[in-house]
Amino acid sequence: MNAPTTIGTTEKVADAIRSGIRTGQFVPGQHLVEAELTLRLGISRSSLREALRHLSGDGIVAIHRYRGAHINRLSRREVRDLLEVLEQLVRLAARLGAASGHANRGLMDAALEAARRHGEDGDHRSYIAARQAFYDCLFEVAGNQELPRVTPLRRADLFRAQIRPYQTRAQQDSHTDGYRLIAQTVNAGNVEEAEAAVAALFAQTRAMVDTLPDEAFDVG
Amino acid sequence: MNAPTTIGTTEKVADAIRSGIRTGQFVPGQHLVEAELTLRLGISRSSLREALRHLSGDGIVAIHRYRGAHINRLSRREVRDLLEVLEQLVRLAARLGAASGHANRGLMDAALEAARRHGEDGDHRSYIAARQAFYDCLFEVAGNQELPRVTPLRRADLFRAQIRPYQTRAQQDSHTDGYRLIAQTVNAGNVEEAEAAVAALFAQTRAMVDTLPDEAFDVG
DNA sequence: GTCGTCAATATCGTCCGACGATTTCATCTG
DNA sequence: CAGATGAAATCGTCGGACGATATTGACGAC
Repeated sequence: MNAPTTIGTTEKVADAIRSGIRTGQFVPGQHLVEAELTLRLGISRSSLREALRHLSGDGIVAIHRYRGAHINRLSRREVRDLLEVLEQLVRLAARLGAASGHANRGLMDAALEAARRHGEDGDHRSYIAARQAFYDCLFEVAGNQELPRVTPLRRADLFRAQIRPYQTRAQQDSHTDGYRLIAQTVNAGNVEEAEAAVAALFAQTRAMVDTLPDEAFDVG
Repeated sequence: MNAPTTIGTTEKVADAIRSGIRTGQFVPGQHLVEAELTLRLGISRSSLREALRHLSGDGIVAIHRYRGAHINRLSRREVRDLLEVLEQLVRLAARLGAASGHANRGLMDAALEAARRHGEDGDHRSYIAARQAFYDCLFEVAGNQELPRVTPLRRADLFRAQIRPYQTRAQQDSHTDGYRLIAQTVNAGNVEEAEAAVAALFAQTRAMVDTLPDEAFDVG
Protein backbone atom coordinates (compact mmCIF):
# COMPACT_ATOMS: atom_id res chain seq x y z
CA MET A 1 0.00 0.00 0.00
CA ASN A 2 1.24 3.51 0.63
CA ALA A 3 2.35 2.87 4.19
CA PRO A 4 5.90 3.85 5.11
CA THR A 5 8.28 1.16 6.20
CA THR A 6 7.83 2.10 9.83
CA ILE A 7 5.22 4.30 11.38
CA GLY A 8 6.11 7.70 12.78
CA THR A 9 4.63 10.27 15.09
CA THR A 10 2.50 11.82 12.37
CA GLU A 11 0.74 8.55 11.63
CA LYS A 12 0.22 7.83 15.29
CA VAL A 13 -1.33 11.24 15.86
CA ALA A 14 -3.58 10.89 12.83
CA ASP A 15 -4.68 7.47 14.05
CA ALA A 16 -5.32 8.87 17.50
CA ILE A 17 -7.64 11.52 16.10
CA ARG A 18 -9.39 9.08 13.78
CA SER A 19 -9.82 6.70 16.66
CA GLY A 20 -11.03 9.55 18.82
CA ILE A 21 -13.77 10.27 16.31
CA ARG A 22 -14.94 6.67 16.54
CA THR A 23 -14.96 6.66 20.32
CA GLY A 24 -16.74 9.98 20.52
CA GLN A 25 -13.75 11.65 22.13
CA PHE A 26 -13.82 14.04 19.20
CA VAL A 27 -17.15 15.14 17.83
CA PRO A 28 -17.83 16.53 14.34
CA GLY A 29 -17.68 20.31 14.40
CA GLN A 30 -15.30 20.36 17.35
CA HIS A 31 -12.54 22.92 17.26
CA LEU A 32 -9.04 21.50 17.58
CA VAL A 33 -6.71 23.77 19.52
CA GLU A 34 -3.08 23.00 18.79
CA ALA A 35 -1.75 23.82 22.23
CA GLU A 36 -4.26 21.57 23.93
CA LEU A 37 -3.70 18.64 21.57
CA THR A 38 0.07 18.81 21.82
CA LEU A 39 -0.26 18.55 25.58
CA ARG A 40 -2.82 15.77 25.51
CA LEU A 41 -0.88 13.70 22.98
CA GLY A 42 2.56 14.61 24.26
CA ILE A 43 3.96 15.71 20.94
CA SER A 44 5.33 18.83 19.34
CA ARG A 45 3.43 21.34 17.25
CA SER A 46 5.36 20.32 14.15
CA SER A 47 4.18 16.73 14.30
CA LEU A 48 0.65 17.74 15.16
CA ARG A 49 0.42 20.17 12.29
CA GLU A 50 1.73 17.57 9.86
CA ALA A 51 -0.90 15.14 11.09
CA LEU A 52 -3.65 17.74 10.78
CA ARG A 53 -2.52 18.51 7.25
CA HIS A 54 -2.72 14.82 6.48
CA LEU A 55 -6.21 14.50 7.92
CA SER A 56 -7.24 17.58 6.01
CA GLY A 57 -6.40 15.75 2.81
CA ASP A 58 -8.72 12.94 3.81
CA GLY A 59 -11.52 15.42 4.45
CA ILE A 60 -11.66 14.55 8.13
CA VAL A 61 -10.64 17.95 9.41
CA ALA A 62 -10.92 21.36 7.81
CA ILE A 63 -8.27 24.02 8.25
CA HIS A 64 -9.11 27.70 8.00
CA ARG A 65 -6.26 30.14 8.01
CA TYR A 66 -5.69 31.76 11.40
CA ARG A 67 -8.75 29.97 12.70
CA GLY A 68 -7.24 26.56 13.09
CA ALA A 69 -8.61 23.10 12.48
CA HIS A 70 -11.93 21.51 13.36
CA ILE A 71 -13.45 18.10 12.85
CA ASN A 72 -15.56 18.27 9.73
CA ARG A 73 -19.32 18.18 10.14
CA LEU A 74 -21.10 17.14 6.98
CA SER A 75 -24.22 18.79 5.63
CA ARG A 76 -27.06 16.71 4.32
CA ARG A 77 -25.97 17.45 0.83
CA GLU A 78 -22.37 16.51 1.52
CA VAL A 79 -23.59 13.19 2.90
CA ARG A 80 -25.65 12.58 -0.20
CA ASP A 81 -22.70 13.38 -2.45
CA LEU A 82 -20.44 11.23 -0.34
CA LEU A 83 -22.77 8.25 -0.51
CA GLU A 84 -23.10 8.63 -4.27
CA VAL A 85 -19.35 8.46 -4.79
CA LEU A 86 -18.89 5.77 -2.18
CA GLU A 87 -21.49 3.58 -3.82
CA GLN A 88 -19.70 3.64 -7.15
CA LEU A 89 -16.40 2.65 -5.61
CA VAL A 90 -17.85 -0.12 -3.47
CA ARG A 91 -19.75 -1.40 -6.49
CA LEU A 92 -16.51 -1.52 -8.39
CA ALA A 93 -14.88 -3.39 -5.53
CA ALA A 94 -17.73 -5.88 -5.36
CA ARG A 95 -17.70 -6.38 -9.11
CA LEU A 96 -13.96 -6.96 -9.22
CA GLY A 97 -14.08 -9.18 -6.17
CA ALA A 98 -16.85 -11.33 -7.55
CA ALA A 99 -15.16 -11.55 -10.94
CA SER A 100 -11.84 -12.55 -9.43
CA GLY A 101 -13.14 -15.97 -8.56
CA HIS A 102 -11.09 -16.08 -5.39
CA ALA A 103 -13.44 -16.66 -2.54
CA ASN A 104 -12.19 -15.01 0.62
CA ARG A 105 -12.86 -16.57 3.94
CA GLY A 106 -12.11 -13.36 5.83
CA LEU A 107 -14.71 -11.37 3.94
CA MET A 108 -17.68 -13.22 5.31
CA ASP A 109 -15.97 -13.53 8.67
CA ALA A 110 -15.65 -9.77 8.87
CA ALA A 111 -19.27 -9.29 7.91
CA LEU A 112 -20.40 -11.73 10.55
CA GLU A 113 -18.06 -10.20 13.07
CA ALA A 114 -19.58 -6.78 12.42
CA ALA A 115 -23.03 -8.18 13.05
CA ARG A 116 -21.88 -9.98 16.19
CA ARG A 117 -20.09 -6.97 17.57
CA HIS A 118 -23.09 -4.84 17.04
CA GLY A 119 -25.55 -7.35 18.31
CA GLU A 120 -23.68 -8.27 21.46
CA ASP A 121 -22.89 -5.14 23.34
CA GLY A 122 -23.74 -2.34 20.98
CA ASP A 123 -20.19 -1.10 21.22
CA HIS A 124 -20.05 1.34 18.39
CA ARG A 125 -16.28 1.45 18.28
CA SER A 126 -15.71 -2.25 17.72
CA TYR A 127 -18.54 -2.25 15.23
CA ILE A 128 -16.79 0.42 13.21
CA ALA A 129 -13.55 -1.56 13.44
CA ALA A 130 -15.28 -4.67 12.11
CA ARG A 131 -16.82 -2.61 9.35
CA GLN A 132 -13.37 -1.36 8.41
CA ALA A 133 -12.08 -4.94 8.36
CA PHE A 134 -14.93 -5.87 6.07
CA TYR A 135 -13.99 -3.18 3.57
CA ASP A 136 -10.30 -4.07 3.85
CA CYS A 137 -11.16 -7.63 2.89
CA LEU A 138 -13.37 -6.48 0.08
CA PHE A 139 -10.59 -4.33 -1.34
CA GLU A 140 -8.16 -7.18 -1.04
CA VAL A 141 -10.43 -9.53 -2.93
CA ALA A 142 -10.95 -6.84 -5.55
CA GLY A 143 -7.19 -6.70 -6.03
CA ASN A 144 -7.16 -3.04 -6.95
CA GLN A 145 -4.60 -1.09 -4.94
CA GLU A 146 -6.04 2.25 -5.93
CA LEU A 147 -9.43 1.55 -4.43
CA PRO A 148 -8.54 1.80 -0.73
CA ARG A 149 -6.57 4.93 -1.49
CA VAL A 150 -9.45 6.92 -2.97
CA THR A 151 -12.45 5.42 -1.25
CA PRO A 152 -13.59 7.99 1.33
CA LEU A 153 -14.22 5.53 4.12
CA ARG A 154 -12.66 7.77 6.75
CA ARG A 155 -14.97 10.54 5.72
CA ALA A 156 -17.85 8.12 5.98
CA ASP A 157 -16.80 7.59 9.59
CA LEU A 158 -17.67 11.23 10.15
CA PHE A 159 -21.12 10.57 8.79
CA ARG A 160 -21.51 7.55 11.06
CA ALA A 161 -20.49 9.61 14.06
CA GLN A 162 -23.03 12.29 13.19
CA ILE A 163 -25.99 9.99 12.74
CA ARG A 164 -25.21 7.63 15.59
CA PRO A 165 -27.64 9.17 18.10
CA TYR A 166 -30.48 8.90 15.61
CA GLN A 167 -29.96 5.35 14.45
CA THR A 168 -32.29 2.64 15.60
CA ARG A 169 -31.31 -0.88 16.36
CA ALA A 170 -33.38 -2.24 13.50
CA GLN A 171 -31.66 0.04 11.03
CA GLN A 172 -28.26 -1.12 12.08
CA ASP A 173 -29.25 -4.78 12.02
CA SER A 174 -30.49 -4.30 8.52
CA HIS A 175 -27.21 -2.67 7.62
CA THR A 176 -25.10 -5.58 8.82
CA ASP A 177 -27.39 -7.88 6.89
CA GLY A 178 -26.37 -5.88 3.84
CA TYR A 179 -22.73 -6.65 4.54
CA ARG A 180 -23.51 -10.33 4.80
CA LEU A 181 -25.30 -10.36 1.49
CA ILE A 182 -22.40 -8.58 -0.21
CA ALA A 183 -19.91 -11.03 1.25
CA GLN A 184 -22.04 -13.96 0.19
CA THR A 185 -22.55 -12.85 -3.39
CA VAL A 186 -18.94 -11.79 -3.84
CA ASN A 187 -17.66 -15.09 -2.51
CA ALA A 188 -20.08 -16.89 -4.79
CA GLY A 189 -18.57 -15.05 -7.74
CA ASN A 190 -21.93 -13.68 -8.77
CA VAL A 191 -21.06 -10.31 -10.26
CA GLU A 192 -24.55 -9.01 -10.92
CA GLU A 193 -25.97 -9.98 -7.57
CA ALA A 194 -22.96 -8.56 -5.78
CA GLU A 195 -23.47 -5.20 -7.45
CA ALA A 196 -27.16 -5.36 -6.70
CA ALA A 197 -26.38 -6.09 -3.06
CA VAL A 198 -24.21 -2.99 -2.85
CA ALA A 199 -26.86 -0.89 -4.56
CA ALA A 200 -29.46 -2.16 -2.11
CA LEU A 201 -27.27 -1.34 0.86
CA PHE A 202 -26.75 2.22 -0.29
CA ALA A 203 -30.37 2.71 -1.23
CA GLN A 204 -31.21 1.72 2.30
CA THR A 205 -28.65 4.10 3.72
CA ARG A 206 -29.96 6.95 1.60
CA ALA A 207 -33.49 6.29 2.74
CA MET A 208 -32.30 6.32 6.33
CA VAL A 209 -30.56 9.65 5.80
CA ASP A 210 -33.77 11.17 4.51
CA THR A 211 -35.53 10.31 7.73
CA LEU A 212 -32.99 12.09 9.94
CA PRO A 213 -33.72 15.53 11.37
CA ASP A 214 -31.81 18.61 10.28
CA GLU A 215 -30.00 18.77 13.61
CA ALA A 216 -27.96 15.73 12.59
CA PHE A 217 -26.31 17.71 9.83
CA ASP A 218 -24.29 20.82 9.36
CA VAL A 219 -26.10 23.82 7.94
CA GLY A 220 -25.58 23.73 4.22
CA MET B 1 -14.98 23.30 -1.82
CA ASN B 2 -12.48 22.53 0.87
CA ALA B 3 -10.26 25.53 0.18
CA PRO B 4 -9.31 27.71 3.12
CA THR B 5 -10.43 31.30 3.15
CA THR B 6 -7.03 32.46 2.01
CA ILE B 7 -4.15 30.44 0.66
CA GLY B 8 -1.06 29.88 2.73
CA THR B 9 2.51 28.80 2.21
CA THR B 10 1.66 25.11 2.33
CA GLU B 11 -0.76 25.38 -0.55
CA LYS B 12 1.67 27.45 -2.58
CA VAL B 13 4.43 24.91 -2.10
CA ALA B 14 2.15 22.01 -2.99
CA ASP B 15 1.06 23.85 -6.11
CA ALA B 16 4.67 24.56 -7.00
CA ILE B 17 5.53 20.88 -6.85
CA ARG B 18 2.43 19.84 -8.74
CA SER B 19 3.17 22.44 -11.36
CA GLY B 20 6.79 21.32 -11.46
CA ILE B 21 5.64 17.81 -12.30
CA ARG B 22 3.67 19.16 -15.23
CA THR B 23 6.57 21.22 -16.53
CA GLY B 24 9.03 18.40 -16.15
CA GLN B 25 10.94 20.25 -13.46
CA PHE B 26 10.22 17.28 -11.23
CA VAL B 27 10.25 13.83 -12.73
CA PRO B 28 8.54 10.72 -11.31
CA GLY B 29 10.94 8.78 -9.15
CA GLN B 30 12.97 11.86 -8.28
CA HIS B 31 14.18 12.16 -4.72
CA LEU B 32 13.12 15.32 -2.93
CA VAL B 33 15.75 16.63 -0.55
CA GLU B 34 14.29 18.94 2.04
CA ALA B 35 17.29 21.23 2.34
CA GLU B 36 17.46 21.79 -1.39
CA LEU B 37 13.74 22.47 -1.76
CA THR B 38 13.62 24.90 1.13
CA LEU B 39 16.38 26.90 -0.56
CA ARG B 40 14.84 26.74 -4.01
CA LEU B 41 11.37 27.71 -2.81
CA GLY B 42 12.54 30.10 -0.13
CA ILE B 43 10.53 28.55 2.69
CA SER B 44 11.14 26.83 5.98
CA ARG B 45 11.33 23.14 6.59
CA SER B 46 8.08 23.21 8.56
CA SER B 47 6.07 24.53 5.65
CA LEU B 48 7.76 22.21 3.21
CA ARG B 49 7.12 19.16 5.34
CA GLU B 50 3.46 20.09 5.74
CA ALA B 51 3.19 20.43 1.98
CA LEU B 52 4.90 17.08 1.40
CA ARG B 53 2.55 15.47 3.87
CA HIS B 54 -0.35 16.93 1.95
CA LEU B 55 0.97 15.69 -1.38
CA SER B 56 1.57 12.30 0.18
CA GLY B 57 -2.14 12.09 0.89
CA ASP B 58 -2.88 12.69 -2.78
CA GLY B 59 -0.49 9.92 -3.75
CA ILE B 60 1.81 12.31 -5.59
CA VAL B 61 4.82 11.80 -3.37
CA ALA B 62 5.75 8.88 -1.15
CA ILE B 63 7.46 9.36 2.19
CA HIS B 64 9.70 6.67 3.67
CA ARG B 65 10.92 7.17 7.16
CA TYR B 66 14.48 8.46 7.35
CA ARG B 67 14.70 8.22 3.57
CA GLY B 68 12.67 11.25 2.72
CA ALA B 69 10.17 11.94 -0.02
CA HIS B 70 10.23 11.18 -3.71
CA ILE B 71 7.87 11.81 -6.59
CA ASN B 72 5.84 8.67 -7.08
CA ARG B 73 6.53 6.58 -10.13
CA LEU B 74 3.68 4.27 -11.01
CA SER B 75 4.05 0.66 -12.02
CA ARG B 76 2.06 -0.70 -14.92
CA ARG B 77 -0.28 -2.33 -12.49
CA GLU B 78 -0.76 0.83 -10.48
CA VAL B 79 -1.64 2.63 -13.69
CA ARG B 80 -4.19 -0.02 -14.58
CA ASP B 81 -5.72 0.16 -11.13
CA LEU B 82 -5.74 3.94 -11.28
CA LEU B 83 -7.48 3.99 -14.65
CA GLU B 84 -10.07 1.54 -13.44
CA VAL B 85 -11.01 3.71 -10.49
CA LEU B 86 -10.76 6.90 -12.48
CA GLU B 87 -13.11 5.57 -15.13
CA GLN B 88 -15.84 4.83 -12.61
CA LEU B 89 -15.66 8.30 -11.14
CA VAL B 90 -15.60 10.07 -14.48
CA ARG B 91 -18.49 7.92 -15.63
CA LEU B 92 -20.41 8.99 -12.56
CA ALA B 93 -19.59 12.62 -13.31
CA ALA B 94 -20.70 12.27 -16.92
CA ARG B 95 -23.89 10.52 -15.92
CA LEU B 96 -24.77 13.14 -13.32
CA GLY B 97 -23.82 15.95 -15.66
CA ALA B 98 -25.92 14.63 -18.50
CA ALA B 99 -28.84 13.95 -16.20
CA SER B 100 -28.70 17.42 -14.69
CA GLY B 101 -30.06 18.97 -17.87
CA HIS B 102 -27.94 22.06 -17.41
CA ALA B 103 -25.82 22.47 -20.51
CA ASN B 104 -22.50 24.05 -19.68
CA ARG B 105 -20.87 26.30 -22.17
CA GLY B 106 -17.48 26.05 -20.48
CA LEU B 107 -17.36 22.29 -20.75
CA MET B 108 -17.14 22.17 -24.50
CA ASP B 109 -14.94 25.26 -24.49
CA ALA B 110 -12.46 23.51 -22.23
CA ALA B 111 -12.47 20.43 -24.41
CA LEU B 112 -11.83 22.50 -27.51
CA GLU B 113 -9.20 24.50 -25.72
CA ALA B 114 -7.39 21.32 -24.77
CA ALA B 115 -7.38 20.22 -28.38
CA ARG B 116 -6.22 23.65 -29.56
CA ARG B 117 -3.48 23.92 -26.98
CA HIS B 118 -2.20 20.56 -27.92
CA GLY B 119 -2.51 21.07 -31.64
CA GLU B 120 -0.88 24.47 -31.73
CA ASP B 121 2.44 24.27 -30.05
CA GLY B 122 2.47 20.94 -28.38
CA ASP B 123 3.01 22.64 -25.05
CA HIS B 124 2.35 19.84 -22.66
CA ARG B 125 1.88 22.12 -19.67
CA SER B 126 -0.94 24.19 -21.09
CA TYR B 127 -2.51 21.04 -22.42
CA ILE B 128 -2.58 19.58 -18.93
CA ALA B 129 -4.04 22.84 -17.63
CA ALA B 130 -6.82 22.72 -20.20
CA ARG B 131 -7.46 19.10 -19.34
CA GLN B 132 -7.81 20.07 -15.69
CA ALA B 133 -10.22 22.83 -16.67
CA PHE B 134 -12.25 20.28 -18.57
CA TYR B 135 -12.58 18.05 -15.54
CA ASP B 136 -13.36 21.02 -13.32
CA CYS B 137 -16.25 21.91 -15.60
CA LEU B 138 -17.41 18.32 -15.72
CA PHE B 139 -17.48 18.13 -11.94
CA GLU B 140 -19.32 21.40 -11.74
CA VAL B 141 -21.99 20.21 -14.13
CA ALA B 142 -22.24 16.97 -12.19
CA GLY B 143 -22.97 19.01 -9.07
CA ASN B 144 -21.36 16.52 -6.71
CA GLN B 145 -18.90 18.17 -4.34
CA GLU B 146 -17.35 14.89 -3.30
CA LEU B 147 -16.25 13.96 -6.79
CA PRO B 148 -13.38 16.43 -7.23
CA ARG B 149 -12.24 15.53 -3.73
CA VAL B 150 -11.76 11.82 -4.33
CA THR B 151 -11.03 11.68 -8.04
CA PRO B 152 -7.30 10.95 -8.37
CA LEU B 153 -6.64 13.43 -11.15
CA ARG B 154 -3.40 14.64 -9.60
CA ARG B 155 -2.17 11.10 -9.52
CA ALA B 156 -3.16 10.74 -13.14
CA ASP B 157 -0.86 13.67 -13.85
CA LEU B 158 1.97 11.43 -12.68
CA PHE B 159 0.91 8.86 -15.22
CA ARG B 160 0.80 11.49 -17.95
CA ALA B 161 4.27 12.66 -17.05
CA GLN B 162 5.60 9.13 -17.22
CA ILE B 163 4.16 8.25 -20.60
CA ARG B 164 4.77 11.60 -22.26
CA PRO B 165 7.95 10.60 -24.10
CA TYR B 166 6.20 7.59 -25.59
CA GLN B 167 3.00 9.22 -26.74
CA THR B 168 2.46 9.85 -30.40
CA ARG B 169 0.71 12.84 -31.83
CA ALA B 170 -2.09 10.71 -33.20
CA GLN B 171 -2.76 9.18 -29.81
CA GLN B 172 -3.08 12.55 -28.18
CA ASP B 173 -5.31 13.90 -30.93
CA SER B 174 -7.56 10.94 -30.46
CA HIS B 175 -7.62 11.63 -26.74
CA THR B 176 -8.77 15.21 -27.13
CA ASP B 177 -11.43 13.97 -29.51
CA GLY B 178 -12.62 11.85 -26.64
CA TYR B 179 -13.00 14.94 -24.48
CA ARG B 180 -15.02 16.61 -27.18
CA LEU B 181 -17.36 13.68 -27.46
CA ILE B 182 -17.89 13.62 -23.71
CA ALA B 183 -18.60 17.34 -23.63
CA GLN B 184 -21.02 17.02 -26.50
CA THR B 185 -23.00 14.13 -25.11
CA VAL B 186 -23.09 15.58 -21.60
CA ASN B 187 -24.31 18.92 -22.87
CA ALA B 188 -26.91 17.16 -24.97
CA GLY B 189 -28.20 15.48 -21.83
CA ASN B 190 -27.72 12.03 -23.28
CA VAL B 191 -26.85 9.93 -20.28
CA GLU B 192 -26.14 6.65 -22.01
CA GLU B 193 -24.01 8.11 -24.76
CA ALA B 194 -22.10 10.21 -22.28
CA GLU B 195 -21.20 7.14 -20.25
CA ALA B 196 -20.30 5.30 -23.42
CA ALA B 197 -18.05 8.18 -24.44
CA VAL B 198 -16.19 7.97 -21.15
CA ALA B 199 -15.87 4.21 -21.46
CA ALA B 200 -14.49 4.60 -24.96
CA LEU B 201 -11.95 7.16 -23.83
CA PHE B 202 -10.66 4.92 -21.09
CA ALA B 203 -10.64 1.84 -23.29
CA GLN B 204 -8.46 3.77 -25.66
CA THR B 205 -6.15 4.87 -22.86
CA ARG B 206 -5.86 1.33 -21.58
CA ALA B 207 -4.97 0.06 -25.02
CA MET B 208 -2.34 2.77 -25.29
CA VAL B 209 -0.85 1.75 -21.96
CA ASP B 210 -0.51 -1.81 -23.17
CA THR B 211 1.65 -0.67 -26.07
CA LEU B 212 4.15 1.16 -23.87
CA PRO B 213 7.50 -0.41 -23.01
CA ASP B 214 8.39 -1.48 -19.48
CA GLU B 215 10.83 1.40 -19.12
CA ALA B 216 7.90 3.79 -18.91
CA PHE B 217 6.81 2.25 -15.62
CA ASP B 218 8.19 1.55 -12.21
CA VAL B 219 9.18 -2.01 -11.47
CA GLY B 220 6.21 -3.68 -9.87
C1' DG C 1 -30.95 47.92 26.61
C1' DT C 2 -28.84 47.49 22.06
C1' DC C 3 -25.51 48.56 18.91
C1' DG C 4 -21.02 49.67 17.15
C1' DT C 5 -15.98 50.76 18.17
C1' DC C 6 -11.77 49.52 19.87
C1' DA C 7 -8.26 47.47 22.63
C1' DA C 8 -6.68 43.01 24.82
C1' DT C 9 -6.20 38.31 24.31
C1' DA C 10 -5.96 33.85 22.18
C1' DT C 11 -4.54 31.30 18.51
C1' DC C 12 -2.40 30.44 14.32
C1' DG C 13 1.39 30.64 10.45
C1' DT C 14 6.02 30.69 9.64
C1' DC C 15 10.65 30.70 10.65
C1' DC C 16 14.97 29.21 12.94
C1' DG C 17 18.11 26.28 15.43
C1' DA C 18 19.10 22.05 17.75
C1' DC C 19 19.99 17.06 18.37
C1' DG C 20 19.35 12.10 18.12
C1' DA C 21 18.15 8.38 14.72
C1' DT C 22 18.80 6.21 10.54
C1' DT C 23 20.24 5.59 6.00
C1' DT C 24 23.71 6.11 2.52
C1' DC C 25 28.15 6.13 0.78
C1' DA C 26 33.03 5.90 0.50
C1' DT C 27 36.81 3.50 2.50
C1' DC C 28 39.34 -0.12 4.31
C1' DT C 29 40.41 -4.97 5.04
C1' DG C 30 40.68 -9.72 4.02
C1' DC D 1 35.68 -8.58 -5.18
C1' DA D 2 32.69 -9.24 -0.86
C1' DG D 3 32.00 -7.74 3.52
C1' DA D 4 32.91 -4.78 7.54
C1' DT D 5 33.43 -0.08 9.10
C1' DG D 6 33.32 4.53 9.86
C1' DA D 7 32.00 9.28 8.17
C1' DA D 8 28.73 12.06 6.00
C1' DA D 9 24.16 13.16 4.57
C1' DT D 10 19.55 13.33 5.53
C1' DC D 11 15.56 12.88 8.12
C1' DG D 12 12.27 13.05 12.48
C1' DT D 13 11.12 15.49 16.35
C1' DC D 14 11.44 19.00 19.52
C1' DG D 15 11.39 23.77 21.51
C1' DG D 16 11.26 28.58 21.11
C1' DA D 17 10.41 32.91 18.78
C1' DC D 18 7.68 36.54 16.47
C1' DG D 19 4.36 38.72 13.40
C1' DA D 20 -0.45 38.13 11.58
C1' DT D 21 -5.09 37.42 12.26
C1' DA D 22 -9.38 36.19 14.54
C1' DT D 23 -12.01 36.25 18.69
C1' DT D 24 -13.45 38.21 22.89
C1' DG D 25 -14.81 41.47 26.05
C1' DA D 26 -14.99 46.26 27.72
C1' DC D 27 -16.56 50.65 26.78
C1' DG D 28 -19.27 54.35 25.24
C1' DA D 29 -23.11 56.33 22.07
C1' DC D 30 -27.71 56.32 20.97
